[in-house]
Amino acid sequence: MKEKPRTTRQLEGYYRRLLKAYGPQHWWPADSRFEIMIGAILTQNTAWRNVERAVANIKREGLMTPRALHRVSMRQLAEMIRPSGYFRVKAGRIKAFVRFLIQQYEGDLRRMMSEPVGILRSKLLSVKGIGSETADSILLYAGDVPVFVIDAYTRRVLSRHRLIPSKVSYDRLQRFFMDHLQPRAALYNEYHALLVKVGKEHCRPTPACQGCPLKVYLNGKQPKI
DNA sequence: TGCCAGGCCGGGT
DNA sequence: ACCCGGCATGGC
Repeated sequence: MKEKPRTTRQLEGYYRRLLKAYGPQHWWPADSRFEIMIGAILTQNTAWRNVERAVANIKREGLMTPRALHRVSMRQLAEMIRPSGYFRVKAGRIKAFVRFLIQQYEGDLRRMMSEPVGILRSKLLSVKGIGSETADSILLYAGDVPVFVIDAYTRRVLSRHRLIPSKVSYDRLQRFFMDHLQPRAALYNEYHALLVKVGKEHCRPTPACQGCPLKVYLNGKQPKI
């Protein structure tokens, strides 16, 4: 048995500490896989509280299905999701996504998730308004596919701790995690949610390191990735 | 009052 | 390959 690389031990240490401090985060909070996908679009650069209002508005009208959102007018959709911000842009993105679902998979999420992951990911990225993070959130949180989701918090936490340089592309940072961790959806799910949690609590633009469960890891080393 | 939040696109270097 | 302006609401 060969020893684990240092980076793997480091990343596992971060995870262990975060899980001990905060416990399971139970992501993604939603009533259905489709709701997760819509939430992934709505939460782009937006506080989750505002997304919850938009989601609630859609569900109150009984429209949280691919076909219902395909039928509804742009005007009504935009009005329902107004609280989540960028509401005209996001209405167009949701429209593009449900059109994609219906044209490619007849609106059947099971058909979508039966595609090979690489193919599906690039198809999602070809939908206007779905970028890397949104595509991977859909794959991981709605589809249980083991892809690691990168976001602003992930970058901030890791670069503050000098685990990564401050400027790294999404794909390289994603590979950094996936090259050093077992490909398990439950692990990636919890890890990303925990990074968001510690980011909100401590790794804000103005750092609040007092009481941060990761404080012990701060050091001057900067591994190449 | 201003800054921030679970990004992405299009156009320009 | 980056870098930038635009998109918008609600909380602190």
